[in-house]
Amino acid sequence: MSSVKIKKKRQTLPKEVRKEQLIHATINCIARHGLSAVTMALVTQEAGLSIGIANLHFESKENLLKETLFYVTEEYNRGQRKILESDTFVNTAAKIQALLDFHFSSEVTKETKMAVWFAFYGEANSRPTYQKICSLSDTEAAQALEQLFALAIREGGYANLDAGFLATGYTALIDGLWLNLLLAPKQLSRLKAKKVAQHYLANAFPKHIVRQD
Amino acid sequence: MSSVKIKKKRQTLPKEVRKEQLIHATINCIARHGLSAVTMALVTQEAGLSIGIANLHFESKENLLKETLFYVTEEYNRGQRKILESDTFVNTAAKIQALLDFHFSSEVTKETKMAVWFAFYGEANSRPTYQKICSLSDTEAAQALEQLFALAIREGGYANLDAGFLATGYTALIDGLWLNLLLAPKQLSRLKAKKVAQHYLANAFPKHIVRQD
DNA sequence: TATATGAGTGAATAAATATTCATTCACCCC
DNA sequence: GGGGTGAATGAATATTTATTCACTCATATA
Repeated sequence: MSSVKIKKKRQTLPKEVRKEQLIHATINCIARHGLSAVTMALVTQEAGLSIGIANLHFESKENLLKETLFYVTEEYNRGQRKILESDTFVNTAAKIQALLDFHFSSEVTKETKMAVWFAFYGEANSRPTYQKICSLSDTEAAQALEQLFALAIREGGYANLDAGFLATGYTALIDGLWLNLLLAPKQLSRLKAKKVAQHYLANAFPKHIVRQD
Repeated sequence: MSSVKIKKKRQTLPKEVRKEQLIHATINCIARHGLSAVTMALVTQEAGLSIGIANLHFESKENLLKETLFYVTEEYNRGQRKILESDTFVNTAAKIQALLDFHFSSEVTKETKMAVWFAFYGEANSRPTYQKICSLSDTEAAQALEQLFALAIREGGYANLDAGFLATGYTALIDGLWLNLLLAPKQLSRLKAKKVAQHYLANAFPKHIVRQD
């Protein structure tokens, strides 16, 4: 085996570009090696840069990880918010359906993304910094989801349904399905997971969402 | 502050007792500090023993963590299996209800236990050893749950219901509710979580399970 | 009570890894 | 082309942490 070390020419790029590049490298490292096996050497190597650069741009490893979590969280929230706040859908049913499509889109259910999610969730309980980043966005989203469900309940005249209750259930269901997709993708496909969630919604809002078997 | 170091008398105990003691200390450390911040010093200190003892009984840190995961997993599985395999329930409905009660019992939803769960889940994707321990038990349980649901479907003559489908949904739902209980216990109580799950079952098996509002 | 056994200890060591910073050099401006 | 700026490098250093093992001593047995 001939391992010739090819010396890349050094390149100067704006701080923002480098930071994003390093965040992507961190995401990949977490997905491949797990959060507790991530080292600065691993991340910078994955980015094809030198060992010192992560501290140059992020000051510390702790900070790099924090910003990585924030990046992934924000990306997800932007996507969800865009749907929840949009008023271009023909009706409530279309909006709910769009949300479901988003939750099981290939972008959101990409293995690396989900791996980062759950890596940080696993640590969030004992790390106030992580917990804050996670829960802040969750609360906001839960509220908006509840409003949407409340609207559907009024429209459909569904009796005995509590919007907050349903929102909690739906959120928990998709979290659990994502976890299952991550840990046992062989046993649960993205399509089947989506059907399970759709079934939940169809049960709650039969006039809005149809079961799709 | 007077910090007097009280030297405990050294005690000799059987290997099995010490191992269990160390596993409990590990569980506490994971819950309090997170998996990636667990050190041998922390664990042995938590157990009130000397630094060298963990390697004496477990050979390596890796092994200690593996056995801790196995311990927690087995404890849970024993409880669930006991219900699923029992034939002392008056009917299918009672068995399903017992399962639900178990899943939201204070024993299962204890914060330390759930913290350990999700800490390992977060790493399982990149650690075949963890993944094996987790998925082995999951598969077994899923099968048994599916059988139970299939029985309920036959009994109730519920049309258009797929047992595997429902079992996947129920499992995902309780996983998601647990995660929510762990990360935001202020916003979701154990009781409310249980109601959400009960609602799911009542929807699927109306003749067996009643909604409890 | 004497002796043997092996569990327990913790200082010392080895290994892993975050961080620093003197130096290099790419890029821009004049 | 020359010079200034600051991004990038990576060897060196500091720190953290797993592991070792020579020694101690509790307990069982004769």
